[in-house]
Amino acid sequence: MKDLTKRQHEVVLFIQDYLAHHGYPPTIREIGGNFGISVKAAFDHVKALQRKGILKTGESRSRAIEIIHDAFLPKKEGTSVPVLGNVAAGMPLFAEENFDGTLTIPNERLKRGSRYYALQVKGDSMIHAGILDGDFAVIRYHQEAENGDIIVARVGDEAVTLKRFYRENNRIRLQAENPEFPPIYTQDIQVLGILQMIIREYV
Amino acid sequence: MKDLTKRQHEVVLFIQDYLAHHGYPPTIREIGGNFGISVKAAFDHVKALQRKGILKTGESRSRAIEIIHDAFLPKKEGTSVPVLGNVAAGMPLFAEENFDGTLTIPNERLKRGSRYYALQVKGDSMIHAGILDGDFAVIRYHQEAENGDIIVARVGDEAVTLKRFYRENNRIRLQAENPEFPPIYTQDIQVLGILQMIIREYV
DNA sequence: CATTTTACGAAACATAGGTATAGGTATGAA
DNA sequence: TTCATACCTATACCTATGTTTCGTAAAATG
Repeated sequence: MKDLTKRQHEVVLFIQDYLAHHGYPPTIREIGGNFGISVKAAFDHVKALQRKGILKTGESRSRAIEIIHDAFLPKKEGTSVPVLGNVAAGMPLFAEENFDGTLTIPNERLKRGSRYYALQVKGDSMIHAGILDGDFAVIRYHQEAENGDIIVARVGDEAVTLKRFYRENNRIRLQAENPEFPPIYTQDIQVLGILQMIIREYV
Repeated sequence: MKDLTKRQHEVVLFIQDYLAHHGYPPTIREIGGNFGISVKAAFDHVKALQRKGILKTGESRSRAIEIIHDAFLPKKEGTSVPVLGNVAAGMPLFAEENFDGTLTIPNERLKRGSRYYALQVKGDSMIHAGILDGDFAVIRYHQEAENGDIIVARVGDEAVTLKRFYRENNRIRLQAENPEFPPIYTQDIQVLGILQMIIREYV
């Protein structure tokens, strides 16, 4: 982003502060009042900040200042996703019994409208992709995968597994990231989601 | 609180939703428009919600609806930690310029009273510990380390680095998790924190 | 050195949007 | 039955607030 001038920075800080205290943004006049400057001066600052991509204002809408630049956005809360057992133990998944607490995810990164869940990884089959035993895998529920995606899939009737997905001529290859685990070739799979995030905790 | 009617509840939900999407509250007319009712009808609902202690509105101030009742306030389940540049680029760290946004962390896992920050990992030196280039490392600020901890340290005057910590007879060994990187032996280090969590995002 | 950007003021303009008046129906309690 | 509240329409009022016009002056930029 273009750099802000001192004054412009002060204005953003005021807007943030006002927002935090009131739950809604200030008017142009309130901004001006705060700095003891004219309406026009305040208006100019807001427009400048808008040009620089910090704010967005509704055209002719009152009190419609929206901070859009990440660095000035208020800290957002997280979204809770259910932890549904683990991959490897396989089995029910999505069954109620299989509920294992929740995990809060920074929701800046999550797409609205998608369903997410988490699984705890068991085993070393993805170790070369930096996915270790015990890691939490945050999965976006989705039925289709593209080559190279790391996905959660049900293979046949039993196992639920986390592998890299490749569609080949007339079969699907599920590739582990560990030479000790041979690829699985199959047609009978159901994609249960795509890996979005890995969260690992150290003691 | 007095119970809300179905309609009133819908109105609060709409206001919450609007707020989440725009960063500022709706006008009375926008509320009315959403439900296909008249301005006055919407106005009445807002006033009713105000009487019941859910909202507060500025007298004659446009778009000045503030949700004040706890149950309808957005709940924050995460803690924001600042992302302070990356490990490898090294350098100031903790300097203001070095601010790179925030990351929200599930606060179930964080100890109260500790200070946390995050760094983005650069390079492959910890690849065998499942820490990849680009991962976010959440660090608990702490000045002492124990053998085997993965820590952030400043070595000498320059480099800030993420390594495994071992105290040996009369020196300290900072061990990478990649055979291509030889261990660093030194006495002149400052521990800047202990790795608590790794967060990796896929696309 | 010319030009653009920043920073500000006074006043006027246009309208978005809070508020009020004057109604209506429906429900449930006193 | 009467009163209160929820819920609604339609129209009007009025002022808070975004925007523009016409200026000045300094600082940054090329």
